[in-house]
Amino acid sequence: MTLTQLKVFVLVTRLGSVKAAAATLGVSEPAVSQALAALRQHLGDPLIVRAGSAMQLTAAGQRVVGIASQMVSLAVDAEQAARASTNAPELLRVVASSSIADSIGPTVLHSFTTKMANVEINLGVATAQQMTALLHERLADVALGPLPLSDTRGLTIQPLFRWRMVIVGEAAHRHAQHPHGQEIEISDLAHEHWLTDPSGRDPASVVAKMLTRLRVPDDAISVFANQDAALAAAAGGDGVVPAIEHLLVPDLAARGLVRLPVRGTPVEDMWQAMTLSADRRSETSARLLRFLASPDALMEMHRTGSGVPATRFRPPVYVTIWS
Amino acid sequence: MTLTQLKVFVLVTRLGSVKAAAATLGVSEPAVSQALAALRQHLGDPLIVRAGSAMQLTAAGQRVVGIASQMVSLAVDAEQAARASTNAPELLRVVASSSIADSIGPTVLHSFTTKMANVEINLGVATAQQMTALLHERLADVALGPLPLSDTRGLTIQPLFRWRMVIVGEAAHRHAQHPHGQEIEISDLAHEHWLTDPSGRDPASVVAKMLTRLRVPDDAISVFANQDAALAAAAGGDGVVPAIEHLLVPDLAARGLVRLPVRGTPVEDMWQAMTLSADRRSETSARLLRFLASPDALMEMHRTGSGVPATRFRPPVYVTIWS
DNA sequence: GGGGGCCCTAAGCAAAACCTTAGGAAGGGA
DNA sequence: TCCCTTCCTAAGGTTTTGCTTAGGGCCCCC
Repeated sequence: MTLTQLKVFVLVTRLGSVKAAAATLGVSEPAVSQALAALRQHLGDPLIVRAGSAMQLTAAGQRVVGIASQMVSLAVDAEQAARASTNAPELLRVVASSSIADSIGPTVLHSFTTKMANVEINLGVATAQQMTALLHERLADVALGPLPLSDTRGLTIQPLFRWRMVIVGEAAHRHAQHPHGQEIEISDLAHEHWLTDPSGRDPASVVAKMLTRLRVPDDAISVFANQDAALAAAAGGDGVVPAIEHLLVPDLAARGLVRLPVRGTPVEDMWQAMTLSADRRSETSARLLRFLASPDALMEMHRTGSGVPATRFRPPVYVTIWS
Repeated sequence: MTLTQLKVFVLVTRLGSVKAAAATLGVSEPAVSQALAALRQHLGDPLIVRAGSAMQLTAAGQRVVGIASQMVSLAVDAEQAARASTNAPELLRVVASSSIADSIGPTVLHSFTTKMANVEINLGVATAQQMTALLHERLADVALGPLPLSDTRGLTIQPLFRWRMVIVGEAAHRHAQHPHGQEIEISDLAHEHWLTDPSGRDPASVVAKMLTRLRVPDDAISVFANQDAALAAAAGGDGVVPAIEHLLVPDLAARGLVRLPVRGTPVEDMWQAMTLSADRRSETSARLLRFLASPDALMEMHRTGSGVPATRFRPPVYVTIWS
């Protein structure tokens, strides 16, 4: 019985799927399955079994998962306690949607570290569903992204940033030629090829909701490492991109791109900042949330054009920022 | 950070020594030292340092040890929870002094398993100091042995068995020749060679206390695997043995041994049964203590001459008994 | 100032953990 | 019924644990 195995079990339980747990941990699916198998053998019980499309805890599984969750949480406490006692920087683990991690995330978090002495921030990427699981299991302290579709009980959610989604294509795009002031229907784009950053795969994101509504088939969607890469591909005529308006104001034309005049766009959306409920989060997490709601932070997020470029380590870890 | 490392750290802290922790875990001293080194490096703090003859927790160590203790305890809970939910026998981990583990322990514990369905008992050997540490860290459920010298706060202690220590030597021993009714002084035996079972090394035992009072040097004490082996050596004229009176009633003479007429013997002593305080022990532990206080159990212990022979696995584990 | 006890590191080894890719089994849905 | 998703096992690799014996350093105490 190792802490890794317990963490795996807890995540599988919360996410309801081996596959999702593997994605969250950034490992292959058999790696998770095997850790689970080892724990099952050690405890002499299947713990969690398939029940139709979902997974269901056995009697033993129900008892063990609570204990395992506590142990994972205590492991985090131990590391934080050691850091706190040695004047090492406190570690704040932030997860964000791919869009945020590539745009406003690094900048605004770096700004926070300059205001707070002795804090180290670890920024990772996750979907909305993963965010809720990571927060609950204390594997992340703060999450930044769209409002999750799943149950948000036990979480504190605060508005982070209001942004507008626009549709962008190459300047030579046929839909870019419409007479001035005349809009096209979104349904006209249902058979386009769509290029997105990984957030487009997160069912909770506005982009994914739109693609689902348009019934765009999977093979007509290409996922790029970040929005910049998707825009570069669009400039080459590979398709259209759902993009964040304020990020491309400066150099849309210079890249051979135009905003397509789609009716209903820009689409307004709000990104959220999330932590555990007030009594179960750390003081520093609370402080980050307060900072994110401040005018300084808001200005910073609007000003952002080119954040610190995110270096991809193993997912979900992007980049470490420290003060 | 592994559970093994945390267990090591907790035991070193409670026992105040790397060496004692190694003995308790039944591994070499470098094994413990290395586990500690790994944890130290991982947490970036020495955690516990030598301060003269004792060891002292650092600030980080103080914070971490409490968390580590909880984690070790929860790991035990997880295993028990899994067992309970699968109708697997509940595991009761009993530690006892070497004398008890070799004599009344196996018999009386086996008797308990026949009365309680679905219980598995694991019997190990430990010194009194180790017993208190193992109970507190929930690495043992019940301890049987002499009254510990160390702090017993947080423990429930109940009389187990009143026994009498006698001194035995070969029939041809010079002190065996005294006229009938005439006693010899214990101090006359200060320069004898003493043969004991491992309990003789436990400072809390009556035997060790006596040897200390007599100032018997270490090299005049031979420790045997069990009392039977010590008696066999004594029959060969190798020395004298502090022995448990009621165990040798049947065949003292047949083995060429006699009880030496030492003034003040037999020495009365009481073995104790110990658990965590009532609200922190398992129901089965409490039930075992009640059984041990019952007339049935008392009779069993007096009747015992040849218990189930203890097979030595790796210390402190002797033998497993199940129902 | 020399022993001796205690802790630590070094070196070497076996076992377990942990990861991957490849492919088989079981269930739900078109 | 077939397909597709999801989970599992198999095989093979590297890394980490965890243990041993051997030996060096430090501190207390005689």
